[in-house]
Amino acid sequence: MNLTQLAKHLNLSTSTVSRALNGYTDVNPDTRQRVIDAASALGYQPNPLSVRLRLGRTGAIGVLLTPPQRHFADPFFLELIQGIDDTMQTQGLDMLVAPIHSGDDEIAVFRRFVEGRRVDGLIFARTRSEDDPRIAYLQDRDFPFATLGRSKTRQPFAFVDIDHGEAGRLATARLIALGHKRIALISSPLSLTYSTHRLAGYHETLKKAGLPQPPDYLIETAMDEEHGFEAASRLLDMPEPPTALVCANDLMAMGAMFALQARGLRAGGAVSVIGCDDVPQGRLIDPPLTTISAPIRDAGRQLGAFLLAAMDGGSAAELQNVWQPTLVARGSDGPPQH
Amino acid sequence: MNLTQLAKHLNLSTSTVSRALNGYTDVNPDTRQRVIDAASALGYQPNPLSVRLRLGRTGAIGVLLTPPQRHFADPFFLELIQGIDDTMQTQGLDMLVAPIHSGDDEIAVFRRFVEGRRVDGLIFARTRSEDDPRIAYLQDRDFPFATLGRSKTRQPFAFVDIDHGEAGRLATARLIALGHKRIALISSPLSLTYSTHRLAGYHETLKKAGLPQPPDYLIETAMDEEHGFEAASRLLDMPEPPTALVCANDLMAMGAMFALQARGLRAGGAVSVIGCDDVPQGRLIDPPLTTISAPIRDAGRQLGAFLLAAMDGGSAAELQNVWQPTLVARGSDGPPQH
DNA sequence: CGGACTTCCAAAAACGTTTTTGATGGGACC
DNA sequence: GGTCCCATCAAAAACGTTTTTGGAAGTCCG
Repeated sequence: MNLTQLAKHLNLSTSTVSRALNGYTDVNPDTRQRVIDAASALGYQPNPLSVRLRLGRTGAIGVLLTPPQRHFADPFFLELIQGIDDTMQTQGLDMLVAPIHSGDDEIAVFRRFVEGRRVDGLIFARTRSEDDPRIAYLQDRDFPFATLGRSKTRQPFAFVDIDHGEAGRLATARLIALGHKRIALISSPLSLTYSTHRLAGYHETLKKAGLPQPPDYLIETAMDEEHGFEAASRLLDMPEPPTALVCANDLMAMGAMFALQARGLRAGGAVSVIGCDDVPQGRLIDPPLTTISAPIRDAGRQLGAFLLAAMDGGSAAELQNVWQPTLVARGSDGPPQH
Repeated sequence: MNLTQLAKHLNLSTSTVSRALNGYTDVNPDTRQRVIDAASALGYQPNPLSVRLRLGRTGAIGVLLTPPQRHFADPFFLELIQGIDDTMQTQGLDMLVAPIHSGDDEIAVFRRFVEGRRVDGLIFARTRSEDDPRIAYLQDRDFPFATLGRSKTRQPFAFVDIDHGEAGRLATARLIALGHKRIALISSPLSLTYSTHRLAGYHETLKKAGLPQPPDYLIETAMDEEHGFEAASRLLDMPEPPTALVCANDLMAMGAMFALQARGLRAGGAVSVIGCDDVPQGRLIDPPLTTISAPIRDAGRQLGAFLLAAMDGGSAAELQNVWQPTLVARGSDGPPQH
């Protein structure tokens, strides 16, 4: 059942039927009703392929995911996807998802989507602090996009971010309040924007409290359990080890707790550990993980809305927002032991 | 740069250019080369919108996800998505992803995709044992699909599955070998096909060993940590509690371990716990979780291939495969204590 | 009563392909 | 020299919409 058949059935022209359905004013109300009734009676649905060709829009947006090394298991992405989909649903847009594997040529994937005209807009996460080639590529061709995370660029672009500076402050301040004086940071790669913000919040809070910041108390490493384990091991084996560890995400924090266990220590006792992300498993480990929680799904929803606005020609400078994280106190931190 | 412009530039007709590019035989080899050179020189890429309309294919498949209750955090889905995308990439097909939330009208989402002609084929997981309305709906309209999981239907359909019967046997046999005699099963809802298989494997193995199967050693509950916790609590508080718990997935197993901790017990000591899924976090908890691992990404890859075959009119009866799980022995199980 | 203006609808173009059908010319063959 | 065939390309239809343009009635007004 297509428009032509429907028109024939109604003894109308296709143009009239189309305009009746699409709410144009130059069609008699009676006629319009007749069309609408017939359309729903015959189960007419416009063929999206035709509409897309005619309108020159794909009716879809792309979400490009960059999974960490081996396991693509970061629940973070699922929540993000869900949030984005929430807003796309309301607009009837499809959401294309494509994982970019670490071996792949990143820009090639972007080209496939942009130059292959497969989507009307793009979303991606984990922006780099400066010279993010993905942003440069998209800005060069004026292709609408929005990111989760900021980046230093000439031209503004649409983004949503979590205030990771605040996350760093929250975690560090919490540990200081508990009485810790030797606080280390196990950071994700500093090429990622959010790592630098986290680091800044950590430094700032330590400085304000007049606490030392020995350079070897900062370890930059990959964001998975193994590297968290290894980084914590190194810190704990120092002649003057820290009494508290701020970790860039929960996976790394769990790795750190594992390193504690291997030394017969317990998080929250001899050494405190704070993570970031609030993955569901954090509650179940022993002791349950104190962490920083951020409203990823809400952020994803807004990210979708920002992308839509950008596709509509909205001013990028106004499509920017930062969400505040909160501290979720559980059991992996506590006062230092003497 | 479209086909018409390219043709004009070459002083050829659009049909010749098209046929040259698409490998038809009735075009002079020299001409073909000329066309190919010009196309790559001018960066011509066929407009997918036009191709799709002309061919009547959307060039996309849909993956419909049914996240559990609150958190959409099951890494299982990410691995599955990744596997499916692996094969779609090779065919140049797009992958649409849509989460179906628990409040939504499930079939309505299917209708939107099928009757709205947004995709050429559909994939979904977590099939129900019998009368799965999604399968009925799709079979009724002859719409190509493939599922992760089996279901009892009149007509065969394409599926990939994990041998959950074997998973149940592996876990149960392992515990029996360790010397356990009172083994309970914390099951996911038995409306799901795979739960019934798991249960069958459990029963079968117990029976073969001549061990008792008290009905209250079987608890059917939702597949998250809280319900795992609650189910384990109930079992442990029985007058004659089990000494081993087989859990339907790792999340539930972690919940069960939490229940042990709350009673001052330790998994692998007084009570053994075995999970299923092999989520990354399982390695990090204390003790690390003994679990059943299944090649989800491989299964996803094959699922994609099966869907493509089904879309090509392949016989559903031949598009069926079951993958074998393996046991990953870690620390959450051990001989019973007396 | 004639012109201008509305109201409503139809015709046709356009989006960019693929594929069917048809045309042209040259060579082979008798 | 005519017929047939093969190789090569062009023309045109088709996919199903949306939108522009235009036209036929009807209405209003001078």
